[in-house]
Amino acid sequence: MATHDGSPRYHHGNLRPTLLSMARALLEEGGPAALSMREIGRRAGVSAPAAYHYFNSLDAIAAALAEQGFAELSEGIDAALAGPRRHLLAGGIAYVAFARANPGLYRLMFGEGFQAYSKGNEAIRGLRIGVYRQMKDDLEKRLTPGDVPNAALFLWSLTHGLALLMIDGQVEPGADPDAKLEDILKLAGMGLPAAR
Amino acid sequence: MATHDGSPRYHHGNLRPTLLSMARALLEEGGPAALSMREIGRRAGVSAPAAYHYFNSLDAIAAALAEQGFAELSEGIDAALAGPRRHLLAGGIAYVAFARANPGLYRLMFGEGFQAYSKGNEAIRGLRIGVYRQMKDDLEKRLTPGDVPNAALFLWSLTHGLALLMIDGQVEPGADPDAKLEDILKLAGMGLPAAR
DNA sequence: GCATGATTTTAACACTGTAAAGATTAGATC
DNA sequence: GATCTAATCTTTACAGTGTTAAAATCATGC
Repeated sequence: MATHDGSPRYHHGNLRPTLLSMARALLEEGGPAALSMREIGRRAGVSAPAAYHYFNSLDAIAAALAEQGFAELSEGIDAALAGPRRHLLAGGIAYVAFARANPGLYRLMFGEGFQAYSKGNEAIRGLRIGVYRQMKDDLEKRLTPGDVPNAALFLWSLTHGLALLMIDGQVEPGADPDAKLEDILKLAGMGLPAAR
Repeated sequence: MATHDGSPRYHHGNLRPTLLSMARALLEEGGPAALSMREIGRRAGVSAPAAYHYFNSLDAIAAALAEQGFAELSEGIDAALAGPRRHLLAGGIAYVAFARANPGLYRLMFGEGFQAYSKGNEAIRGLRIGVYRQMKDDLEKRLTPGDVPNAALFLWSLTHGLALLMIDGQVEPGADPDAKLEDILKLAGMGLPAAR
């Protein structure tokens, strides 16, 4: 195509990151099911097979996005735990905040909707385990050692479940979600309220 | 095709339930992404468009399956709560047990992977809310009224998250899953263990 | 026995992921 | 600067998908 002005040239020059960026936009627009090789290429101004120079499959793109997601999630938790006024629930709050800010990406990271994962993508499973390990590492500074594994799984289940329910719109609207989030996480520290 | 022996005739005679049954098998074999109109028809011994006489779309089949799932889940929880030795956690245990027994179906019920849901399928959202209401109804017999909404969301988040982590194979294997499940749910009653 | 309506089929369209083969171009080497 | 090479991208093609439209088949009531 045209080459003299600013219009697209044969060599894109920056295709790989562009593809990932377009894919990520698509992901947040329509969820994991909206990811499409042809649409990603279209948005990058490139024909679909061009993407295959950088990714073996659509699943490979999904895996790369998931990897990004896990890195960002981990950073977010770390930052929350390193900040001032760090308390037991700061990590949980950061966790759910990430999911709410990146719902499509979060679903991709933990969904099975994609072949990559049902086919037993061990890399993704490992990245997920990293989340658990991060929680465990923090709890080890706070609890007696024997309590840590179950406490970590407890916290992970709670935050994971709450994150999904929130991004699925299952938490009654009207209430301030941030306040709700804190209320629920506080229950993790105290346990269910006493019977009447 | 042949009509004199037991081989398939033109009129299947029992197609709608057969389609659902085949779809459900497919769902448990390969997850929600494995659902395919053509494959469902193939397994029912019928051509794909035949299914359109009973369902408007693949999403409609998915929705019907999800409906089945919510009915079964609700029954399971009710049975657990009605049984002897009913305690606070019986419902939670039944909840996770259902998910572990029907992982594909559970993912369909709560996944976004399907257009039906991302397109804002209000029916499904309502069925999900039914789960929350069921938990709330039980807690209302146990807790002081003001505590109920948050306690129910807390319990739902925990069981939902734990169910998904378990069927995604993210809970360290080796340990007995049933024991693990009880351990985690017990923490819901007590709260996190005290700091050391 | 025949017409009607329900049920299912074949054929077709627009879309998808991906493989193969060829065109284009950037950059190194002379 | 010209040429060769390797990287990059395009066109073409294939097999699969969900779905629609039209035609074929059958069960049933009169």
